[in-house]
Amino acid sequence: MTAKPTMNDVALRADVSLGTVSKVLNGDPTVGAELRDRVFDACAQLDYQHNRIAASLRSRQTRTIGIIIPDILNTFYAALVEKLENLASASGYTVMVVTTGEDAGRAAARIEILKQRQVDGMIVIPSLNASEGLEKTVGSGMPCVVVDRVSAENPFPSVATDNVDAAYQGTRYLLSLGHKHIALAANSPKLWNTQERIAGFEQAMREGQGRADVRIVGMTAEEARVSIGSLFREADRPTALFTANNLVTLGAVSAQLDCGIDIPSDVSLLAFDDFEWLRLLRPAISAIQQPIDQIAVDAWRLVFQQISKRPISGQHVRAGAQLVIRQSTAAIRGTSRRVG
Amino acid sequence: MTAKPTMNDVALRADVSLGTVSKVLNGDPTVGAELRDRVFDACAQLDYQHNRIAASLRSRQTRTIGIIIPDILNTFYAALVEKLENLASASGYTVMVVTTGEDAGRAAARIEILKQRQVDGMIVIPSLNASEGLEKTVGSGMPCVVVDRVSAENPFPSVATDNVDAAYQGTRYLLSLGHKHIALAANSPKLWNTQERIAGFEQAMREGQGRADVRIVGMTAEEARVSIGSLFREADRPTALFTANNLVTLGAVSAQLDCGIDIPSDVSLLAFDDFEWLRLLRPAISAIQQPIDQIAVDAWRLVFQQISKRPISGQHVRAGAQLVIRQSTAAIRGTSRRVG
DNA sequence: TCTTTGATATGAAACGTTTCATATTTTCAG
DNA sequence: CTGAAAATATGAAACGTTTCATATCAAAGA
Repeated sequence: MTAKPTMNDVALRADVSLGTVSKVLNGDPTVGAELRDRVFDACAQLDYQHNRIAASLRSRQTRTIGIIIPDILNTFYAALVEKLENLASASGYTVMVVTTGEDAGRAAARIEILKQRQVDGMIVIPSLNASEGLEKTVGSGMPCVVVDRVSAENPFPSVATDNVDAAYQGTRYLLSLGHKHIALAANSPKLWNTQERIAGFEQAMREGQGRADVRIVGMTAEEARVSIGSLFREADRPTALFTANNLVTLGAVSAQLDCGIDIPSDVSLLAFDDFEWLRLLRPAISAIQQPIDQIAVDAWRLVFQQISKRPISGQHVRAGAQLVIRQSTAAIRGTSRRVG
Repeated sequence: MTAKPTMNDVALRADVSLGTVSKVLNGDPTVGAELRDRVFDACAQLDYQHNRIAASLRSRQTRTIGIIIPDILNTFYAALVEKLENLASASGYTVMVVTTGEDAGRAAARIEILKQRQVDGMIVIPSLNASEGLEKTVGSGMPCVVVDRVSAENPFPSVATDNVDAAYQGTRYLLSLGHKHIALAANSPKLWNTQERIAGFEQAMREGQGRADVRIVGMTAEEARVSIGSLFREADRPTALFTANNLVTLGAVSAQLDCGIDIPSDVSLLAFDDFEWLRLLRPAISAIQQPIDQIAVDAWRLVFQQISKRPISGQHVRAGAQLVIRQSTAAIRGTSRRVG
């Protein structure tokens, strides 16, 4: 008998029934101290290893959750996954991470696989174009939380930064520095979070009577670099640039180096999404910091409440962001620019 | 009958046996075209969803692999995971990602869980101090590949950058610029990859008759910032700094800003590990680029060969790195060459 | 015509747990 | 001491697949 020991072997060794072993291993209190010890001893002696696949089949729960994200190299999603993995582990869950590359078809296929694997729940960041069919592909019986990109008619509990307010506050800050002509560089208006950021920006600009300039610069840093490069080269360029997410920021910084633009004396730069490198750039980039930790905590709570069929509190969370002022944003000088 | 349809329901509907349905779904060629079509029709009509948990229990394979990494925020590991997830998915596997935070105990616990979940294989980056017991905790029956941190007595197939050579080449490059006094800032000598990088550095320095200065600066960017800060403030500071991984580079850049050191005129900086932001810094940082894609491909191949019990080719892969020269490394003034 | 062969299809027995109705023992009020 | 209730232990029946030995049937070889 070189095969792996099963619960049955443990039962034989401990001279108790199979059911008793199961109870002990699941911490059922209706088992006496004596038998419990015998079972633990037997487990140790046999080097027994619990088979969670068999357990999952019978109990109909896998203690597994699926995480669907566009791309793990984006620090925002990576940070989210890191935090979620910790939270899940702490509750005895294991995560299955799946990336979509912003491809709706691939997202649907991956979600299908996660369902076949009987995940207990899902935490999903919808891909471009995919938020429509999400209810169909995820299925209404599946505990699910939508994160970051929340559409108006999203049927699932959701968590996201309060994008409208965050963009509004950021824009007001730029206005308060005296900027009148401000551009918002956004990745794609198809994304709900981007729409919200645009809305917040436009509202603040209306109120501040500034000249709003919304530019759609594409989903990748490289596309953004090109688009923002031509923006920088326009004769009548804005005095401040607000980048709507971290990839766009990357493109903006790159474009700035390409064009020999000086920040902040030529253009002030404010980034949506903060991450470590922003404070190491020279000048360090001012940023709107999303509350990633809180988003992760709420996302986990919402999916866990659904899994354990508990009443769900706060179905639609909007977390407040924070403005971190560094060196890339400066008050505009006089009426016309001068480079010091 | 509101419960999910099972294979049995499909069999009833298609008027075939249970075994036949299983065969069809697994692409067994010994089933006739007529029945196959009936089965597919029935699946579609019932909206049948394959239960991979049950399949796994019986077939004793889960088509799941565990990925054990120290930290998903480190872009090196994130890139590895991204690539591995794609490779695995393409072969019908799903990944379970688990982070250790460089904690050997946590690593062991997570590995235990992955074993309980019956993963078919593991790809592991050993945590600090943990490479010793790896064989014990992973178990010798488990298909496993060790990545990035490969100890001398590592019993598993392995893939890593050729660290000795990479560090050697990088150091020779710095020497070729005329630097005599060069520091290597390394995170921890307990890490095998760091040891190798130190070895390559020292060998090149011996050959070049330079003054080698190996500094252990700690595992986090913040620790590195402090250590490198004091290095920069030493009267007799080196003219070139080689940072041994991306976190240390982060600390070095931060320290440089703290101290008002100019790169490259005061100190040349060469980074081990390349990533997007390095080319956006001013000056853009020269770097040793690890062949992440190739590492991932080999890691997947090695674990997959073990899983499918195929002969394993190239048990211990060492992948070559590439030197990317940017602006942070310059010829030393006075001594010899001038860069035009 | 009668085997033999090969191609298909079948059904029952796993896989290793959890669950639940039932059995057994213990406890304790009356 | 008795009977009921509480506490503890048991064993068989799931869970939904895959697998494998066997059955069926048509075609082919003798």
